[in-house]
Amino acid sequence: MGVFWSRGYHATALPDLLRATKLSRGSLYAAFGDKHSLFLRALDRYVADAVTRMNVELDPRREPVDGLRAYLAGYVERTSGANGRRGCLLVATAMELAGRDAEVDRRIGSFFKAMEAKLADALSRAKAAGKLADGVEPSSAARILVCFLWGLRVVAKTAPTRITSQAAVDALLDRFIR
Amino acid sequence: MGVFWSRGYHATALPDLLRATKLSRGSLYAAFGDKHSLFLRALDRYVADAVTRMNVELDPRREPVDGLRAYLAGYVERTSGANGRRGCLLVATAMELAGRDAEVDRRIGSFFKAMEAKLADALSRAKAAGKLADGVEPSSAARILVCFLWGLRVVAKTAPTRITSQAAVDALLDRFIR
DNA sequence: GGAATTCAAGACCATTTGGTCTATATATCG
DNA sequence: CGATATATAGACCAAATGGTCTTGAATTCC
Repeated sequence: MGVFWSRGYHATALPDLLRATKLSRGSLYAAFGDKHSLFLRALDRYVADAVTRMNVELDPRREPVDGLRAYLAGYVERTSGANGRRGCLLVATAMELAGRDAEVDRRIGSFFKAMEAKLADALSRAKAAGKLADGVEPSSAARILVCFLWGLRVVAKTAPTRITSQAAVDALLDRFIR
Repeated sequence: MGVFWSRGYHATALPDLLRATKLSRGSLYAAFGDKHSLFLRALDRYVADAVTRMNVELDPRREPVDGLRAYLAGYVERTSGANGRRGCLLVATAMELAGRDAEVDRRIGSFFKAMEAKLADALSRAKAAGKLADGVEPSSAARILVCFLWGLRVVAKTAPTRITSQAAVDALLDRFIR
């Protein structure tokens, strides 16, 4: 996963994969069959990790505003310094392969939907608790957050400075939370 | 430019470029010297276009809120349908090449700074005119907008639906503008 | 200990990559 | 027209691509 993550699909060559998996050419093809299949496996793992994080931090039993804050804090962490410069396999894949690879499309699309739904859910629980600012609608706020967070990952490729990311996150949340 | 735009750097092969430029192999190398140099030229043109748009719509002599609305409307347009699916050369390049290509880094970084500055400027003019909601700080709002817009371009690769983009833009602006 | 299985190393393959060069045609210009 | 410059098509190149196959060494199992 790591090597696709740091280089992207096209830029990752077989030798990179051999080095990363410590497998021989033969074994790699026996185990995964294909560069493309291997990539899909990597993507699946990456998505699964992201989903896990989401489920933990945006857990319905948790206080929603805390959860939101924690979830966003994770993004700040992952967009700072070396983490930030490394980028995000999902965003990179979306830009590189979306619309040209149906398998990829499905994965990206479904994660994106899940993320938006989880955020909307947390926001609407927050709203029910009277924690949202007036006029904030959970569903559109969720979509704004999704865009914002993915954009953060893009910006972080060239400017991964924690303090400004943190400030932006705080300022945005300030607009939503009472 | 178009071919890099729709496919990305690595995925664009010489034959694609020949077809796109209608040049022969020899002439292409005589004129541009390099795939990499040609790519940089394309990127420069793309950036120049983006800067021009920015300067028109966020022109200091223009009413700032209108300018902001117009500028964001342009993004909605460019992230809808086929336009959206095509993606954004800047975002794609950031994800694909940033941190591995100094020339690219410089261009992306400087455009990003310029965009943030222009937005911050428009926002602070809006603030001076009393058009901003309480507690909105132009500089952090500008950064939020940058992230949001770039994220929109990512999301639009798989879900380029105009109405939801428009709704998200409106909802976000609603949080900033009185 | 010997047979069977697994796996690593790397030779090998066709294709494609970015890039150069030559021969030929087409303009340009005096 | 004839000479010169220009640009074309495409042969050609070395290197790298994704992918297969053979060989030989470990390991496993009986």
